Amino acid sequence: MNFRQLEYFVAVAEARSISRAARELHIAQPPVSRQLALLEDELGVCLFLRHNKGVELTEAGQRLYAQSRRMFQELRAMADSVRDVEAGLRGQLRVGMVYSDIQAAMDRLKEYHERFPQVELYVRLGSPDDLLDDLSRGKLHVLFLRGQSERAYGLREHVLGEDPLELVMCPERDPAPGAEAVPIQALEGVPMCLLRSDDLWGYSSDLLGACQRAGFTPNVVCQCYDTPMAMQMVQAGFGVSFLPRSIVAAHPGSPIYTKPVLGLDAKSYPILVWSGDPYQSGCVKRFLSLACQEWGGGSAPDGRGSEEDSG
Amino acid sequence: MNFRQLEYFVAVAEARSISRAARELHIAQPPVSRQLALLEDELGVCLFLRHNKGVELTEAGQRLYAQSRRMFQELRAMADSVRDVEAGLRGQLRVGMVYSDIQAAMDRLKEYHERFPQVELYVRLGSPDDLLDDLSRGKLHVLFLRGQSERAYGLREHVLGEDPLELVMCPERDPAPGAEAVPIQALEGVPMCLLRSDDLWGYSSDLLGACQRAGFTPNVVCQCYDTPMAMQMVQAGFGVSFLPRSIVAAHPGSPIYTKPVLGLDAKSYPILVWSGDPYQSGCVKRFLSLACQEWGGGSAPDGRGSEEDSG
DNA sequence: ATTAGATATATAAAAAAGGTATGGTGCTAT
DNA sequence: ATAGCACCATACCTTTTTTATATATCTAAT
Repeated sequence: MNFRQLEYFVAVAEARSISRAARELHIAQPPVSRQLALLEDELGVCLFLRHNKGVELTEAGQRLYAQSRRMFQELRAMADSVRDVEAGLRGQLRVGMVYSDIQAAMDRLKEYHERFPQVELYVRLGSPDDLLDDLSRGKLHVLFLRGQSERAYGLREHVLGEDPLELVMCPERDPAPGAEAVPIQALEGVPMCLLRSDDLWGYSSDLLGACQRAGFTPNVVCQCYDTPMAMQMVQAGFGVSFLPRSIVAAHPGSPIYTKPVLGLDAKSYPILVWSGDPYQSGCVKRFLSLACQEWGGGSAPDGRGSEEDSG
Repeated sequence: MNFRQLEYFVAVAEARSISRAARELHIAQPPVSRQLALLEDELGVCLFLRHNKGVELTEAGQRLYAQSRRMFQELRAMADSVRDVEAGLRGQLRVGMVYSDIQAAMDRLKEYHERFPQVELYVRLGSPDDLLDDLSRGKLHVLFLRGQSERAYGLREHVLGEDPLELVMCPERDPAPGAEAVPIQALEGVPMCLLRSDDLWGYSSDLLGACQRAGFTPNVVCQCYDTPMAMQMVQAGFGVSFLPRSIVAAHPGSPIYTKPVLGLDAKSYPILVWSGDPYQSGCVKRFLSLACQEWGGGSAPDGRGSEEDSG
């Protein structure tokens, strides 16, 4: 049983005549008779009652006709859906993000989802290490991270914006109450809850350097594994921290707030990271195309697979 | 898009290698490559990532694979169901019956339904005329009727049994109270509600002839269009009637009863009637086969299409 | 009776699929 | 480093399948 036979069969059933069907198919009549006969042989079933004035479906033929029509519809739908996957209108997009960037990532994913509602999203929260691992193994397609990602080769990145690094504190721990900004000297002796020293995000190094230059060693009372932990420590009154300003926005209703450190122009850069692998699925291409055209100001993506189609 | 192309595509997807798939298909490798390329060209989509150690499905390929598998399953199911229709395990059986035979017909239909539960039944009640019309037009497949059906050519019949014709009465109208049977003389003057004179069933003629031979003209107060109407007239006290004995069984809870007429050995024969048309659908063949083998004692069916398969 | 319209069969031409040979590419093992 | 291996793609030829042409048969209608 092959498609041609079913195709001819359906045509004959609709034309109620072999010769008429042949004319509509733009082929001669004998081939149609033959293919019909082959189909009937294979099924071991008579599909048409032949009489002089055309042919008529048997009951078995009626069933085959109904099912064949449905099958051809499904076939067309199948081809379309495959093309949709290729075009990035359908499929799966697997996204990783760090705690610091949940809000920004969500906003952007929402925008993407509104444009490509048929794409199934898969999201994962984790540390940069874990996320980069999954990226390189193909388990994730794109990551919302901070800072430079070129630690691993073969990665591409796109800067989405910038986020000033500021002092995070609760009112009781404010080193300069009432002031708009905190002078670096005011930090001497102030207990700090910074990110761990192998700081993957690179948040703390600027502050630590500034303190050294100001002539004192900062009082780091706690090294935190990740951003939300640091926030918790600040909120619990252990000390101040030094984090991207936007993070406070993700904790509404909390008494903590941020202030810049005077003269310290440190910044964190939210970036999008993806594999430099030349093959990217349609969904990823679309996503990156959207990201690089409409989000952030910075560099255009240089991954070969990210600028193919934009409609 | 070709049947063969999809077949090869699925094989390659499962073997994760073109050459391995070719070996499993017992053909050389280049044809498989070629068919794949044709399929990809037609869809305008790359389905596999080729690398040295075999191939890997792209996302579009994954979708096509999943859907193709489903489609092949449906194709097999389709072929099976078509064969089922031919075998009479599936399809439609359209049955007509007269009022007199509802009970017998139902019992037999139930038996048939238990053996062939997937067959959809269509049933119609009507006068013999109407039913025979529908039969000849192909709207019905088989009829449960009474008496001889050979009024129209090209019909086949099978006698299902016999049913004595007896006097039907309510107690107030019993012409021979207390007796087991009614002598023919006792009917002189007794009001009768017989079936109409163009009696399609042939029920009344025997009684009318017997009365004539006994030397009196029966007192027919009402001609009834059909059997249930005659029953209603009897029940309402208009008079007695002359009907198949089994009919009373179909009216449980009614005070009416039957008695034979002494010396009048009249009978009615429930028969199955069908078209002599050589083509009969599988369901009809099965039904007739069951009917002629297991129901009634009489003649075997002589329709060419009724004895093909019996398993 | 003859004609028109339908389906089936037979044979020749065309198209499609399969087979063989060959070349490129990236691992792997020597 | 290099030879060998496994894999896929391409070119070319052979075989099979499919189509077209011509012919035959049947039935209803003119």
